[in-house]
Amino acid sequence: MAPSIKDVAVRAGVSIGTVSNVLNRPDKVAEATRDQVLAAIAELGFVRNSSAAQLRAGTSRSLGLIVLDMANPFFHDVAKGVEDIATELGYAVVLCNSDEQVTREDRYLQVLEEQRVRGVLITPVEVSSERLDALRRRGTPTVLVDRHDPRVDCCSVAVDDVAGGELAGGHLVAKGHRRIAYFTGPLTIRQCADRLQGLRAAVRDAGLDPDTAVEVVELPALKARISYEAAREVFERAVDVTAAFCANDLLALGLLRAAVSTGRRVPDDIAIMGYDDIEFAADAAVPLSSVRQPTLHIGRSAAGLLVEECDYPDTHSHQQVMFKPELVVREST
Amino acid sequence: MAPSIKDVAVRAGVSIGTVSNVLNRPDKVAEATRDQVLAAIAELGFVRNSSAAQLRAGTSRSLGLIVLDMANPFFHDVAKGVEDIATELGYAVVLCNSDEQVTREDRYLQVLEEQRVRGVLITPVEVSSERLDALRRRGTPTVLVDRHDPRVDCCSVAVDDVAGGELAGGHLVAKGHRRIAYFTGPLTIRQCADRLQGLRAAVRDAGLDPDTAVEVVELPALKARISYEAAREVFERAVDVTAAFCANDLLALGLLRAAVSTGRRVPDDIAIMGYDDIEFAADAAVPLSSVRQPTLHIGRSAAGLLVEECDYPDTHSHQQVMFKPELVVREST
DNA sequence: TCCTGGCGCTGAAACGTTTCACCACGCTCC
DNA sequence: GGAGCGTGGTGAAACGTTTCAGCGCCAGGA
Repeated sequence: MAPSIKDVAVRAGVSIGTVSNVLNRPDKVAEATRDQVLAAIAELGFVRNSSAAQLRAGTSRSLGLIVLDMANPFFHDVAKGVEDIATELGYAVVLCNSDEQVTREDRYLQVLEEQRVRGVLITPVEVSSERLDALRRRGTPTVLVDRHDPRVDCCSVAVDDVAGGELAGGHLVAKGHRRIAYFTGPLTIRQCADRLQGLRAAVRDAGLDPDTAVEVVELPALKARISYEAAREVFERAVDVTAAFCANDLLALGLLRAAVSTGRRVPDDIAIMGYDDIEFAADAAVPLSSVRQPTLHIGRSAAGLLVEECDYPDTHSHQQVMFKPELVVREST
Repeated sequence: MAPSIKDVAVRAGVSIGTVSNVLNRPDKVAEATRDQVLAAIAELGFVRNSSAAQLRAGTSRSLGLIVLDMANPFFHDVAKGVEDIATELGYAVVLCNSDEQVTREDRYLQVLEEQRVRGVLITPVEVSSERLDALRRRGTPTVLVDRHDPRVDCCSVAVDDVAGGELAGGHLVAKGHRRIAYFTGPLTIRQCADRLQGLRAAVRDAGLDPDTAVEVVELPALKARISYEAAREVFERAVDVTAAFCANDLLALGLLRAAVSTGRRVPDDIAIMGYDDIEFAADAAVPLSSVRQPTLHIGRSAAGLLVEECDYPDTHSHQQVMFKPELVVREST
């Protein structure tokens, strides 16, 4: 068995309480004693048992973060932001990947609650989760990431997708485009629908009729392969669009590939805009214009709100933070 | 405070031990009693305190996984493989991202040891880590991922990079290329050096002189932007290479961008090969030939070895697993 | 001289589980 | 009808910490 605080106490010739003090409040212990204890710790290779510590303390200094998909750079950056702030404020982060499966999300929520994490940051797979509601009911602070639920009273951090669509649309219109294709995933996904709404608003603001100026190409998934195939088909039909706005950089990359493989010049024959500004957007064959979301800030902000709620539950009031995305213009437009 | 097993016992009118049995060995308790207890649990919203459970049990059913960089698809897939197998075998996984920083790695090792994880999977930042050695010395099983350390006796899972280089080189030579550029990161990185060694071996096997047939372009980092700039420079010098093998898909993408932007046709003017077969390789403007590493299998295999060592420490014997990479031919060669 | 207060340390209780020896009961079998 | 046994349940000990009341000691003020 691993040595316990007791073994250290015996070896250093002090009481258990003193060892604990050395560990947690070193300044409360006389220097000579402290050195003895530290020597004993080093000799025995003692490592504190955090289960015991947490059991006794009744509360932990850790937060749970459940993301939809760690492969997605968006969530990766959010996680980084969360970790930064949490570490800074003295909290540890337990990172979980629900992979968009409700069962996995539920399992992780259960584990986190059993571990008595202090709070949870989550992008839920579905709009409402019984387990999540229960967790909240039992008093664990919760922050929604990239979501907002008007039903429940809690903090949330999201990005304004309508504004993002407007940004992209405004840019394309300003470049003189009058017929714009919108490549998108299922419009049941809020983000896809919001960005379309923004695009239409921008077109309308320019005095055009959204119904004729915007051609929606709805695809079954946000994958490059799918937009590649769809784009070739659209090109066949010799449509008169001069620009395409994609709900996602992956779709844009697929579109770019279709353009290159059919000999179209970008942006002269067709301008292409993506969304998310993933790492590869800047390094694509033709560097991609895109809409950047402040992912790091989302994570930092969410973690900040959660820690505030954990540390000062009395003075805390719930907030719905909404970030504005940013236009990134490169060679593809 | 959250309700404890004791509150449940009182409410259900049974003893504490019985509640514990319902939780851990439901078949050992009569159905009527079990139902009463379950009802009490539901009414009180009881959630087991895993700190207490683990403290008493003395050991946990969880593994630690420390990766270098979660943004890297390689590690993301490895993590997925680890999670799959661990879950299947009844272990939970604590995911940690060292971000290539020794201090972060050390901190996570400390936390994992305090949590008394059963075993650790790690890709260490540096070849030797005092903290890691100490962990092993104290009896925590350890598996090295994508590394091998001849100094210490433990399991490891890696990929044969020399074989990968040979695969790529052999393919390019077979396509008739006689002058091949090797775009690489610092050759102090073992993977980069091994792949070069494989490339040279393939060239030699084809009866060519590696010193004249292979032109090494060593770059300071494995980033697309850097290879883009380097490639433009190389193109300026009107070098006679007809193919380029890149130590990394990112470098290959940068090279592809340089080719496209200078009007070169791929693969007719220059053939390009990457390494890693990241998701974007298949969807690049010209789909990229690459060398695929069996990432999922690496994770699964590593987790399998670790769990075996944890569950059967007596019969377990350490193994060094070496996977072979696989050639993926697409349009860029 | 006595009192006060601060410092440094001790010892024991408490946190919420799991486990295990033990008990009560009813049944079967000679 | 008693021995033996299986079933279902009890109660207390133990896990390794943290915390806190309290104790002995010494310095300084009255």
